[in-house]
This record gives sequence, C-alpha cells and structure tokens, in this order.
Amino acid sequence: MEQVQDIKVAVDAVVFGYKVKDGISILLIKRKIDPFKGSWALPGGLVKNEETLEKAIERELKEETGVSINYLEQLYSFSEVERDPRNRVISVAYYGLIKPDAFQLKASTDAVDAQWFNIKDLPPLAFDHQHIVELAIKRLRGKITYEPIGFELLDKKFPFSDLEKLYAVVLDRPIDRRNFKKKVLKYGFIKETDEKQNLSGAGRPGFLYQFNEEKYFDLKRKGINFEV
Amino acid sequence: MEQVQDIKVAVDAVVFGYKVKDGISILLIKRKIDPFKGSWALPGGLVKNEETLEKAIERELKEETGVSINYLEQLYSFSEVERDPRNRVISVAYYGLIKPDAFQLKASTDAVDAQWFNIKDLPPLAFDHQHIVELAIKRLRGKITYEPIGFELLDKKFPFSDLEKLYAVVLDRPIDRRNFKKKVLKYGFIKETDEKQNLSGAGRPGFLYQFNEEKYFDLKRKGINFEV
DNA sequence: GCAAAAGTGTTGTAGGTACACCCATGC
DNA sequence: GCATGGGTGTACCTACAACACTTTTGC
Repeated sequence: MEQVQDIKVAVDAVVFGYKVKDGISILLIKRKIDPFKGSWALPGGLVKNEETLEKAIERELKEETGVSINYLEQLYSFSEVERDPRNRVISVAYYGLIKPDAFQLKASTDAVDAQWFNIKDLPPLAFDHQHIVELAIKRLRGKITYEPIGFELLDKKFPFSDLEKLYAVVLDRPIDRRNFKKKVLKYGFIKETDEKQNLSGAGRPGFLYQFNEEKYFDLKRKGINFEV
Repeated sequence: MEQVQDIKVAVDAVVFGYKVKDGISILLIKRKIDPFKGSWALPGGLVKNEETLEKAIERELKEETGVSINYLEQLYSFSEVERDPRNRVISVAYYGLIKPDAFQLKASTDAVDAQWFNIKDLPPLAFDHQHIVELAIKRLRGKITYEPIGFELLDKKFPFSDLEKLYAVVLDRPIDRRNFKKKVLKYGFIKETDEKQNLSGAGRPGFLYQFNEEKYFDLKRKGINFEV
C-alpha cells in the first residue's frame, strides 16, 4: 500500500544586483515567522496549485520585495529531507540579474524587510540558503564564460569601464583592459555612441557604449567563448 | 485564506547508453496504466516522503528497468500545470550515462517493458517526455565541450577509435582523427596500454587505451575547453 | 592483392597573452 | 601640476584547422 505523498514545493530566488561602486549584491528578506524568525533568507515561498514554478517565483519576488523581474533562470532543485525543520519541502531555486536601483524595495514601507547584501559580506542565512547562494554564484561565474552578460545590469549607456568592472567583480580577479576591449568589440555586442561620459570626479571622460541588443541576445543563444 | 497545496513531485530519468555499433540510445519503459497506457515513457515516478530526489530517481530506475546507476545529474524541473492530465505533478528530470550491456533489462522477465531506443529513432513519448529528452540531448552535447566524457560509456580498455566514434555520434558530425587524438592525449585523461585490440573483422588492430581516472575526474571538475 | 581500419606530421593562420606610455579632465 | 581614469598597439607564442599517405591485418 502506497503512502500518500506529503511533500510541499517551494521556490527561492537568488537575485543578483550590480552597482559599479559596490559590486555584486544579493536581495534578501528578513523572515518574520518561524522557523528562522528574524534570520535573513532568500525571497521565495510555496508554489500554488495553478501556477508554474516560473509564475510562482515571480509572484513571490514581487510580493516579498517589490522587485519585478521578467527573466529568472532555473538554478537547481534542492531536496534534502531535513532542509526545512517542520515540513518536507522541496525547493526549486532560480536566479536572475537586475539593476538594484531600478526598484524601490518594499523594505521601507512594508512588514517584510528586504535589503541588498554584498556577496562578500552576507549575513547567516536561513535553511540551506547559504548553499543555494554559493551554487548561484558559481553558476553566474560559469555563465559569463559562454554568454555575454551585462545588459540587465548596466545602464542603457555606460562607459566601457563599467562593463570591465562588472566582469572583474564577477570573476573576482583583475582583467586586462586592452585585451578585454579588443575581445568585446570583436564580438560586436556593444557599440560606441558619440556621447561622452559626463564627469563624476577626476579623470578623462570616456565615450559611452550601449548594447547591440540583437547581437547580444543572438550571442546569448549561440554561446561565445569568453575567457578574459 | 491560503489554499492547501496539492502538488505532487515526481522524478524522471533520461539514461543514455552507448554502443560503438549503434550509437546513443535512451532507456524507455512502456506504461501499463493510464494515462498514456501503452505509450513509451521515461522511467520515473513519485518521490516518497522520506527520500531525496536523488534517492527517488535511483530507486525508480532500479524498480522499473533493473538498471542501477550511481551518478545521475540533475537536468531541469518541469512544472507546466497540464503536463500530467490527471493531477498536478512537477517533475525533476535527471540524466546519466551507462554501458547498455552492463545490465540485463527487466524487460524480458517483468510486467513493465523496458527497452533501449536509438535517439534517432524514438517512439512517441508520454507526457512532456519528448521535450525532456530533447533538453537532455542538448545538455549532453554541451557537456562534452567542457568536460571529458566516456568513462561511464566505454569498456575498461578500448581502442582509440571507440572514443572518437563516441564524440562523433554525440556531436553528430565527423571529427578529425589526428587532431582529436592530439588534443585528447595532450589533456592526458587517457593513456595507452601495451595491449592490442583483438580483431573483429578486417583492419589493422590498434592499441587499447584506458582512462586515467584521476586526471579524468580532475578535468571533469576543473573543466576543459574541448571543441573538436 | 585488396579491403578495412590504424597510425602518424607539417604548415599556415588566428587568436590569446603580456605588456607601458600618453591623453583629457577636475581640482 | 598633479591625481585620476581613459585610450591605445605590438610582438610573441600557442593552439587550432586543414590535410594524405603508409602500415598492418584478414580474407
């Protein structure tokens, strides 16, 4: 006789944000109920009967943080029996990229506290969320070598150094400015505009660039070999 | 008021087998109950309350086909609301590689019919399994470019051409024997033995090779760039 | 001797890596 | 004039791609 299955399905989101000055951060919420009440955790929650995982993660993210994101990529499904101390819960994790200041976090106004944390300075996380975050970072680092990134993270027009700094901070190592530029321009997924950066502090102002969206998404599909 | 969640969790396995003569096949079972009674489908089933997804997929595979496999890799989680016509079922798909003749399929003796099908000649599949299989093949093709494969698919000792044919059939295009050999030997994950192939038909017998397991798994972890 | 499969080397080319000095601007 | 960040070119070298003839064996 088969026992009735009693497993719940949840989704969790690792949302990466990028600011040129601060580097990569992740969006976390402060739990207001047990278990792990008061701990920081990834936004997420139970999937409803009539929605896909993708719909669920977008809904939860919106509800808990105010962030709308139209493309989250599936990361992995986590199923350790004891990962939630109360019920059996399997969680499907997603990850995505946004510009942190494109959204006003609900943090300030709502009951749930939501906040960006630099990935080099994360608080202790609830459940196995630490593990999920580590995997997401690893995946992001991998992704960068076979797909262009940046479109979702940079301003519409940006100085070349912003892109360069993005790669450096994701890969967590310095990159050679000249070789990087050569390679990026050869792929042609960004193009120079005739505008100049308006200065913020010292230094020679550079030209602004923008993504060639068509080529960018084309290369995302086809894949590139990008070891900078 | 929250509705109670009523979603079931299943696992499905895409098991790839390789024979030098036949190429790549997938292990399928014939369903003996509705829905899709009589159709071919991926082996799999519902996860039990006290097991992880990994345990579940290994158990189901064993039960339904007689195949034991100690390493299956998670592929993707599928959650379309209507993917199972009766209940809401989310399925986590796994994939793995084995030598088809390492196991006697239960097909012949048991009620469930299990059989290998060449990936170029698959029958219509139940549920969204066609879709799952396509994704698995795509993943396998991708995997081959950043990891060595073959250890799980070839005999302990094998002529060099077996490995070459494996790559050719997975990539579905001819590869240059000389360049391929150069590259493989440079990575050093296989080594020549002093034994010679004992002949099966015509042709000059070649030396046998075997995997250098240490280097092989090391390269699997570290990643390689293998565009042959 | 002929069919089948294995073994092997060279050359050209493209791309990657390493590397340092000058320029425009704000203060 | 100095600090800050932007812009740019070359030389070496490695790695990949293309390519064909000879050898060993069975029949």
